[in-house]
Amino acid sequence: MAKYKQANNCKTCPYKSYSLTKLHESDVDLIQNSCLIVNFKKGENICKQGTEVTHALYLAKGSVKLFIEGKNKNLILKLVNESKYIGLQSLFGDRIYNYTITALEDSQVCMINANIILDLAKNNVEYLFELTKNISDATNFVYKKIIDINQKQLRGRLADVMLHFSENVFESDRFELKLTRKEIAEYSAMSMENTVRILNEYKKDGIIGIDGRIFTIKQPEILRKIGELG
Amino acid sequence: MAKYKQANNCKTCPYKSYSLTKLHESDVDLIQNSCLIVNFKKGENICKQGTEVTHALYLAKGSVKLFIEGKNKNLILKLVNESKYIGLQSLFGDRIYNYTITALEDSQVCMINANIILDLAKNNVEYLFELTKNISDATNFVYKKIIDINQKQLRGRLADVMLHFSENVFESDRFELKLTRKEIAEYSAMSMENTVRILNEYKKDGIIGIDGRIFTIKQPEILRKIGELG
DNA sequence: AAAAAACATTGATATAAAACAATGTTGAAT
DNA sequence: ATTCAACATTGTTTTATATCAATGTTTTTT
Repeated sequence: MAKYKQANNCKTCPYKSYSLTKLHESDVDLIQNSCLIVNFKKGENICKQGTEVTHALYLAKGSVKLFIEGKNKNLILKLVNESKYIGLQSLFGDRIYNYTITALEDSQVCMINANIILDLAKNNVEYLFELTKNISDATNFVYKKIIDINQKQLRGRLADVMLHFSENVFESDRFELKLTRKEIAEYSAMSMENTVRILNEYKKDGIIGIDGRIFTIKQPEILRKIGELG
Repeated sequence: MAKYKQANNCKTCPYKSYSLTKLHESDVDLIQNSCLIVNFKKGENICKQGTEVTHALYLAKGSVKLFIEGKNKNLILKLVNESKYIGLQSLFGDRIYNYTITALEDSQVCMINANIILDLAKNNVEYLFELTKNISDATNFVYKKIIDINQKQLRGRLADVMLHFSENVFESDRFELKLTRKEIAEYSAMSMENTVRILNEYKKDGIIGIDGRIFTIKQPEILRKIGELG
């Protein structure tokens, strides 16, 4: 799989989680001692749908996609960039991953023994509270996604997705998407061909700019309108 | 809206939540003193999408549907029967309901001031842990739903839904569904006409029995196969 | 540098599912 | 008891979207 090394200083790590501020120093040490920093190459699986949850996964550096594997096609639920936990809710639920996470670029993941995180959570309510907020937000995000898939049609969905990338994921009107057209399709729950078609439609209409995988949102208001109309 | 009364004994209440066993007696008193038992008539909204979360909602008696309101149609995410919290994750996230909950029959809901539950959770990690498990399970459930909508077609989806009612919601091969055909459609993410058509197809093929709103699962294995094939 | 593989594009065709329409049935209200 | 409204059913038509197909363009591999 990948090279790994022992974490050596979580307290001063520039990529550390906000939730660590809720822990005692000795608890951070506990995490640090259990924490393996694993390097994943682009395309490698960080966790696999259907397998047991043995570690909490914290994406220190890089970016990943989290997706559900179906029979014929996948559904990408979200992209996650550095300094975020990935897939927390699997820790508290049935302890089986119901999604796969794959690196979109070379990434560093801190893997912390699941029981250590659970023990800390059981003994530090502020810490658990942070994690719970995290999980709740993830749930709310999926609620938005499900209604998008169920209620909007292709153009509206893709408009929403492009806006979401720009405003929430990259926070810029110009961004490089580390996704193939097929993956944009899997994120938007549509076929690859239609994704290409509609993106180029938007380009022709001057709503977005496309240069390979670099996208520019030129008329966000129009995209927003398309998204609202469905 | 509805008649209400002050709760008078949560400790001996036959419908009480398992999570109460994690609390001290004095904390249960705190909940009890804040707890209003509200009677909702069939069809009444218990909470409304887009409004602020001011109370934790515990369904003591009755049954409800939890659904996302869209522009043209709704999507029912789940049915909940008595002795369950409804909509916990909204308490820890952005404190806005992103769904509406409506009574399917006359129901009793315990409404407890949200801040009291949050304070208890912040001071009792075992209690919070129970709530977090609850939220995680809800998230995992939505993951299954989203993949169903995205990947299966009508027949597979409806087969899954009927099995789910039988095995998870009512735990019987014969059950009375408190839903109109339109609501079954909203639960299965399809049109009402196709819901009727396919249900009657299954009936004609001897896979299920239909008598008004009473359904009998006659050949669960066949339903399961249809669901698996998608 | 050449070959192969993965990715992107565009048009034509097929199809699953929604929308429309018409009619029957049940249940609630007066 | 009668009327009205909500609910259920069935057939027909339309449409959004996937699938198929052909070709061009990058990347990666050797």
